[in-house]
Amino acid sequence: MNSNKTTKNLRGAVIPQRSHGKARVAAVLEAGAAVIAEKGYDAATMAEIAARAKAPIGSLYRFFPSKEILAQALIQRYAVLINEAFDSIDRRVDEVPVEAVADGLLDFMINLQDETKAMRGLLEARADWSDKRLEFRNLALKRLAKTISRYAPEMSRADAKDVAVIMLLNMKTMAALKFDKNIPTSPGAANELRLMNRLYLANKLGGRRATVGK
Amino acid sequence: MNSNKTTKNLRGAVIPQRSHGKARVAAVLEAGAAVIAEKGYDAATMAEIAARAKAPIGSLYRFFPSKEILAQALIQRYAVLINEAFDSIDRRVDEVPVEAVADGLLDFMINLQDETKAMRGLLEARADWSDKRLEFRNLALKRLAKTISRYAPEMSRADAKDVAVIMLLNMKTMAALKFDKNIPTSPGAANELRLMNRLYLANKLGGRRATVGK
Amino acid sequence: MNSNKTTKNLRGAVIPQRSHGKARVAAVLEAGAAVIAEKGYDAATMAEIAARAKAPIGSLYRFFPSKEILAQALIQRYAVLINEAFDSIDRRVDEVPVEAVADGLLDFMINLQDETKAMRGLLEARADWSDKRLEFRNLALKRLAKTISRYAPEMSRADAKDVAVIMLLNMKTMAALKFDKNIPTSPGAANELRLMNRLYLANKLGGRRATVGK
Amino acid sequence: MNSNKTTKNLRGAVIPQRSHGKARVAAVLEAGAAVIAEKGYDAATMAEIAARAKAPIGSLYRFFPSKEILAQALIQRYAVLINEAFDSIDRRVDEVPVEAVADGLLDFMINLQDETKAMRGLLEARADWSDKRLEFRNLALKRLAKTISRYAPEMSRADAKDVAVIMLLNMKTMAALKFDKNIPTSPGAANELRLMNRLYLANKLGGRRATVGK
DNA sequence: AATGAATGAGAATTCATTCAT
DNA sequence: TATGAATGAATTCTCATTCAT
Repeated sequence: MNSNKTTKNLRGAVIPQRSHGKARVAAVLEAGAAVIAEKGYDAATMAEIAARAKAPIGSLYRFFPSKEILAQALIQRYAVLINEAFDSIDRRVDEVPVEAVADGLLDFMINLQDETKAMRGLLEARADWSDKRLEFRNLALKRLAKTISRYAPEMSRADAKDVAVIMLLNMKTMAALKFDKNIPTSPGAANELRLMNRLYLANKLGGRRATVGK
Repeated sequence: MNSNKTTKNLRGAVIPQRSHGKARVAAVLEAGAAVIAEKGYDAATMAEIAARAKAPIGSLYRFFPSKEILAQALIQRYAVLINEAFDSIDRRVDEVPVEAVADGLLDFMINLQDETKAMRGLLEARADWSDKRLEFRNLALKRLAKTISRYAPEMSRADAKDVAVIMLLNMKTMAALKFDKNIPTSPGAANELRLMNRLYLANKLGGRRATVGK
Repeated sequence: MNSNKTTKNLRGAVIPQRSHGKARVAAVLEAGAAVIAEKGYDAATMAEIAARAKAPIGSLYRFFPSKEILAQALIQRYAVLINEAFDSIDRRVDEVPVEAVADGLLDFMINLQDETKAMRGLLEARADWSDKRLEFRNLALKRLAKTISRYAPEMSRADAKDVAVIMLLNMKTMAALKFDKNIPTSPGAANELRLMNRLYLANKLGGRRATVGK
Repeated sequence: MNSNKTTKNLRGAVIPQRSHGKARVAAVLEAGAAVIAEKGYDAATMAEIAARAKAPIGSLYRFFPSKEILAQALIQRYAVLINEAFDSIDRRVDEVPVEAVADGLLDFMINLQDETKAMRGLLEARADWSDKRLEFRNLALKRLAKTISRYAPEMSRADAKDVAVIMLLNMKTMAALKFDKNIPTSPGAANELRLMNRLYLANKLGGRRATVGK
C-alpha cells in the first residue's frame, strides 16, 4: 500500500523532511558563522556553508536569498547579543565598579567565541555593505558611550564617545588576540590588555570610581 | 657570463632587457600594494595588478609565480621597512625618550600609508599562509621586544614580550583607526589611543623614563 | 455522495472544496496568460503564476502537471475562442461582406488582448512543442479556409488554403503591431495593414463581393 | 630538447592555439546565431554556444563579455548586411522597377537564412535591450522609407514611413513563413505574400511604376 | 486531496594560471 | 625570454518539480 514510500524512507536515512524551518535556519546561521569565521566573508562559499549546515543549496537560498542577506542576518544576530549584554550591564551600574565592567566587556567578545569570530570575518570584508554594518557599529558605540556616561556623568558627550571608541577598539583587539591565529601573542598578553584598558579608564574617569588592579 | 642573455636579446626584442627586471618588479609590487590596499586580497585580481604596473601579465607571473607569492613578497618588503625603522630607533635609544618612541611607532604605520593599507588587506585574508606571515609577525615582535628591553633592561624577557605584543596591537589599532572606513571613530580617538599607549608604557616601565602626556 | 469531501472538511478546512476546482483552473489559466503575456514563456515562473492566481503552487501542479502542459491548456483555451469566433462568422456569411469579415478578423486578435498577448508569448517560445501547437495552427487555418470557401465557392481548395495562410499571417502581424513594443510602427500602420489585407482579398476573390475600402 | 612540447601537441590533437582571434570570433558568432535561431535567446545557453563553436567557455567570454553583448554583436552583424543590401538597392533605383525591389526585399531575408533565423530569435526576446535593438529597427525602417521615397518622391514623409512599416512587417512575415516551423503555411503561400506585397505597393505608389504581377 | 517548503540540476560569469608564439 | 590570449574550475543564484505533512 505504501511500500514505495517506505522504500524511499529507507534509502534517505532517517532525516525528517519538513517543519525544519527554525532548526534549518539556525543550522545555516551556525554554519555560516563557522565558515566565515574560518575563511572570511569573501572566501566563504555558499556551497560550503550549505554543506556544513547539511542543507541543500536551494534550501539555504530559500532562507537567505543572497550571501549578503545571510551576512546581515549574522550581524543582526550578533547585535541582539550585544544589546542584551549592555542591558545587563546597565542594570547593574550601581553595584559593579567600572573596572569590572571594563574587564567584562573585553571578555565579552571572548565568551561569544563563535559569534565573535564570524563577526570578525564579516566586518573585515570590503563589501560596500554600509547599511546593516554601519548600523551595527553605531549600536555598539552608542550603548558603550551611554554606559560610560552613567559612570562619569560629568564627562562631555564628545569625550564619552572618544572613550567609547577606544574601549570598542580594545574589545576588537581582545577578540583578535584570542581568535586570530595570525596575530602575535604571548601568554600574558590578554592580561596586559586588560591592564592597559583599566589604566586608560582610570585616567579618563578621574580615579573616582575606577581602581587600577588590586 | 651573460652569453645566454645576449643570445636572447638577439631574438627580436627591442628594449634593453636586463635591468628593467628590477624596475618591473618594483612596479608590480607597487601596483600590488595599491590594488590590495584598495580592494583587499581576495578582490584584487592579478590582471588589474599587472595592468596598473603596466606589465604584461605573463611578465608578472615570471617574477611572482602565484598570487600567494606576490603577497609574500609584499609582506617581505614591509618587513624590510619595519627593520629599517627599528634600526633607526635603536640607534637613538639614548637620545629619545620612550614616549616619543611610542608615539613614533603608532604613527609609523600611518606614515607608511599605502604599504600599511596593503598589509591590512594582506593580513586579513584568511589564506593558509603560515610561513611568511608568521615570520613577519615574529620579526616585528622581536625587534619591538628588543627595543623595549633596551629602555627597561631589568624587565624579564617574558614581560618585554608581553609589552611588545601590546604595542604591536596598538600599532595595528592605529592603522585600523586611520585606514579602515568601517571602523567606528571619533575626532579625538587617535589622540586617546596615543594617550592610552603612553599610560600603559609609563606603568610598565616604572615611570623612570617615561612621562605621561605633557 | 460527498462522504469523502465531508470527511475532509472536518479536517480543519473551511471553504467548501469541490467546485472550486473549476474556478481554480480558470484563475490559473488567467494568471498564466497574464504572466506569460508580460514576460514571455521562459521568463514566466510557475511560482508567479500560482501567486497571481492566488493558488498554492501544489494546487497548480495538480491541475497542470508541468509548465508545458499549462502552456498547452492556454493554447487550447485560445483555440476554443477562435472556434467560437468562426462559428459566429460562418453563421452570418450571407449578411456580412468579405471586407468586413477581413477587418473583423484582423481586429479579432486585438480584441482578445490578453489572450492574444499570451499566445504570442507562447508561440514564440522555441520549445519542441509540436502537438498542441500544430493542432492549434491547423484549426485556425482550416476554419479560415472554410470560411473563405464559402465566400468564394469556386476557388480551389489549395487556393483557399493559400489565402487562409496569408490572412492568418496578417492577423499575427496585426497582433504584433499592436502588442509588440519592439516592433517598428507608425500611426497609420494599422490602417495600412487593413488596406493591404483588403486589397489582397479583393484581388483573390475577384472583386465580386469584396470592395476595397470606400 | 622540446620533447615535452611535442608530447603535449600529440595529446591535444592538431588544433593550433593562438592567433585564432578572428576565426574564433567568427565561429562563436556563427554558433551563437545557430543556437539562438534554434532555441531562442532565453533558451540558448552560453555553454551550448561555446560547445558548438568548439570554444571553451572562457574563450567565449573573452570575446563577448556577456550574453547580452553577444546578442548585440549578432544584431550589429545583421545591421551591416542590411545596410549593404540597401546600398545595393539604392544604387540601382533607376534600373530596377519597384516590384522587383519589393520581391527582392521579401526574399532578402530568406537569402540571409541563418542570420535571419538568429535575428528572429534575438528580436523576439523580451529583454529590455532597447539600445542596440531599437537602433537596428530604426536603421531598417529609415533605409526602407528612404528607398520608397526615391520611388515615389511626391509621397509625404509620414506616408512613406507607413509604407515602410508595412514592407518591413511583410519582410518579417516572409522570414517567419520560411523559418518558423510553428507557422501555418502552404505551397503557394510565399508567392501569395509576394503578390499581396505588390498589390499594396501598386496601390500606394499610384501604379506609375509598379506593375502587379505579369 | 491540498499545501508550500524543500530540492538540486543548471545558468551566467570570473579569474588565477598556463603555454603557444 | 617575454607576451597576452586561452582555459576551465569554481562561484553565486534560479526555478521547475516533488513530496512530507
